[in-house]
Amino acid sequence: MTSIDDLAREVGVSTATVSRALRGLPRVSEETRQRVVEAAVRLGYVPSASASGLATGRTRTVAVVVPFVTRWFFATVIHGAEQVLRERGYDLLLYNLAGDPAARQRLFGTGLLTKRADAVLVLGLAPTPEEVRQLRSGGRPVGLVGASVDGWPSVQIDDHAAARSAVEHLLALGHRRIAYVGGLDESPVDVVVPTARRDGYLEALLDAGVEPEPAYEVDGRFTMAGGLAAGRRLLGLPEGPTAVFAASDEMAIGVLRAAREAGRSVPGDLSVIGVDDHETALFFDLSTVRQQVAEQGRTAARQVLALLGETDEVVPDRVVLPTELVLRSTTAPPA
Amino acid sequence: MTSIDDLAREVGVSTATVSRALRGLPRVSEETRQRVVEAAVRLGYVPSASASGLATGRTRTVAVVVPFVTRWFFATVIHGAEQVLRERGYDLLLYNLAGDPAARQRLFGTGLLTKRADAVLVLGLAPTPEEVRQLRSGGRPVGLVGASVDGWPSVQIDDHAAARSAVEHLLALGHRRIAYVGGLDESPVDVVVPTARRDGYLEALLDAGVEPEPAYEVDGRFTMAGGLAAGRRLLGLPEGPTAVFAASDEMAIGVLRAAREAGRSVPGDLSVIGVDDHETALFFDLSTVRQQVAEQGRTAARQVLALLGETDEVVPDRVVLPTELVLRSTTAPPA
DNA sequence: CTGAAAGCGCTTACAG
DNA sequence: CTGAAAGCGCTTACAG
Repeated sequence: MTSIDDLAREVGVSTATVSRALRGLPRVSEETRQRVVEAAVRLGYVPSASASGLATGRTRTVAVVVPFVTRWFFATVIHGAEQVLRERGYDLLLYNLAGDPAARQRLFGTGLLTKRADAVLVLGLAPTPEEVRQLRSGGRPVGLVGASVDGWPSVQIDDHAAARSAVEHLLALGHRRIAYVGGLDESPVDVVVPTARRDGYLEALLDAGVEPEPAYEVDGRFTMAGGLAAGRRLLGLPEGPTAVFAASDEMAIGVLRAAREAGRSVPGDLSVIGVDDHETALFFDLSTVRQQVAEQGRTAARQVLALLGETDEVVPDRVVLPTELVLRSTTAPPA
Repeated sequence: MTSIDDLAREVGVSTATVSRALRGLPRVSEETRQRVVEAAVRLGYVPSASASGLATGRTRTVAVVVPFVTRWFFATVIHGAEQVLRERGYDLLLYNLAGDPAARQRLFGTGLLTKRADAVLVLGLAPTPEEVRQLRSGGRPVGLVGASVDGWPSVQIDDHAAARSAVEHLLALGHRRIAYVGGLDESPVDVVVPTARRDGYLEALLDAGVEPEPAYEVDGRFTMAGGLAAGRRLLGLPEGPTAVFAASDEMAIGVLRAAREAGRSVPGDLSVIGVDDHETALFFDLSTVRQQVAEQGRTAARQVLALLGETDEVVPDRVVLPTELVLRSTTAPPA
C-alpha cells in the first residue's frame, strides 16, 4: 500500500504538494502536477478514504436506506441513485431493513447513518418524528423518496392522483364495484404510499357517487403472493367486485392469477389495473399507472449532491414526477 | 458530534480507557466500563469510522460488486449477504456495474475496492486474470458468487448439472427438438454461468444421442424482453423446437409470452423450463430448476468474514449449493 | 486497571 | 509555487 509519503518521496516534493496536485487544486505548477500524477499511476497510489475522511470530515459516501432490496421498485431506485453518485465519485452504503422493525430502530436510533455518510437517502419510508429528530441532529443532508418532510428534499409521484387516475379509468368504463388491494398501515415500513393510494381510490369513488364497500379493501402486502391471497378473498365474496385497483403491479399480477384459478376471465369477468409499469406488466398485458422509478433515484441523488455543494445544477427541493395511465388488455367495461 | 475526548472528559478517564471499555476489551474494571457505556449512550456517542479505520487499517466494510442490481437474482444475493454482514457489524458498499464494461474497468483497474473495504464480494462475474491480479495485490479477502478462482472462497450452484437436469427432464418426456435460450459470451459480464448452462444442455443432448441443432441456440440476454425475442425467433423457424430450456426464469417467461402471441399452447405445442425458481415462476406455473439465491449471499458473506477472523465457524472454501427440479405445468410430452 | 503518547494517512491554514 | 507542521479521532504498545 503506497501512501502519500511514499509518493512524495518518490517525486521529491512534500505531501502537501502531492495532495494539492492530485486533487486538482490551484497553486501547483503544471510540471509538478504532471510528475505527481504520473508517479501516482506508476505506483498504483490510491488515497486512503479513512485518512481523508478523518482530515476533512467528508467520507464521499452516501447511505441509502431501503425497506427491501429485493423488490424491483427499490432495486431500481438504488440503480438510479448509484449511477448519479458514482459519476461524482461518491460511494453508496446500503442499509436494507428487510422489513424488520428492529433493524429500523437500530439504524435510526443512533447517529450511525449521519456519522458514517455525508448524506442519507431514505427510500419508501416515512421517518417518524423521532427518526426525523435523530437524522436532523446529524446535521447532514437527508433526501427522501416516496415521502416528504419539511426542510428536506424529496422526490415522489403524486400517489393520490395516480390512484385516482386508475380508479377513474375503471369508473369511466362503467364499473361501480371496484376493489382496492393495497398494504395495511400497521406495516413497519412503507406507510405513506399505501395510504395515499387508498385515499385516492376512496376519493375517486366518492366523487363519482359510489359508496365504498369496506369488504372491497384488502391487504396485498405489496407482493405477488399477497395479491394472490387478496384476489382469492375478493373473488370469494358473495357479491364480488367487477374491477380491482391494485396499488402495485406485483399485487395486480397476483390478482390475475387468482382470477385464472377461479376460472374468471380478465377483463371479461374482472378488470385489473396496477401501479408501476413493472417489467412484468408488459408481459401480462396489464393496464397500469406508469411511474419513472430509476429517475426517482437519480433525482434524489442529485438533490443531496446539490446540498453537499457537489453540483451547480439547481435541483428543485420537492420533485413530483409525473405518472401516466398505460392501458393494456386487463381493463374493459363490466360484463 | 461528541468525540472520544468529550466522552473521556465527561467520565473522567483517558481516551484509551474509553476505547477499551466501549469495545469490550479486557483490562477495564466493570465499574468504569459501565460509567463509560452509560455516558456514551447519554451523549449519543458514535465512534468515527474514519478515525478507527485509519488507526486499525480495518473499515468494517465489505464491497459488493454486482453486474446489475435491478435483477432479482443479484438483489436477492445482496439481501442475503447484507443480512449476515449486518449481524457482525459490517457495512455493505455497493458497486453496480449496470452492465457497463467501462465501469467494470474503472472499478477493478485501480486498488480502489481493496483499499476502501476489508473484503470484496464479486457476484456473477468471472474476474479476468488481470482483475484477479489487481484484487490479489490488495491483500484482502475476495469472495465469489457464481464463479470460482483458485485460492478464493466461492459459492455457486452446479450450473452444468442444473442445465442437464432440465434438459434430461425434457428428453425423458420424449422431446428431441429442444432449444436453448441463454446469454452470449461476448457480454461484458455474466460469462461463466451462461457457458456452463449451455454446456450442460449440449452434453445432455449428446448423451441422449440427439444431434444439437445450431439454429436452436438463441440469445435471450437474461431478460424477459430478450426471452420474448428469442421465443419469437424459435417459433418462426420452419421446423421449430417442441421444447425450450431457458437459462433463467425471466427468459423462460419471455418465451411463454412469445408462445401466447403465436397462438401456441404451452405445454401442448411447446414445453418450457427455466432456471431459478424466481418469485414469478410460481405465477406462471413454470417448470424450473430451483436454486437458493439468498443463501448464496449469506454463504459468501460468511466465507469472507471467516477470512477476516470474525467468526470461529468453519466455512468451507468452495461451496456448491444444491439445485432442485421443480415440475409445474409448462412441461409435458410433445404432441 | 489506567494513562501518556505515538501513530495511522491524509488536508489545510500559514509562512515563505 | 512549495513546505513544515498541526490536527482530524481513534487505537495500541508501553509504563506504571
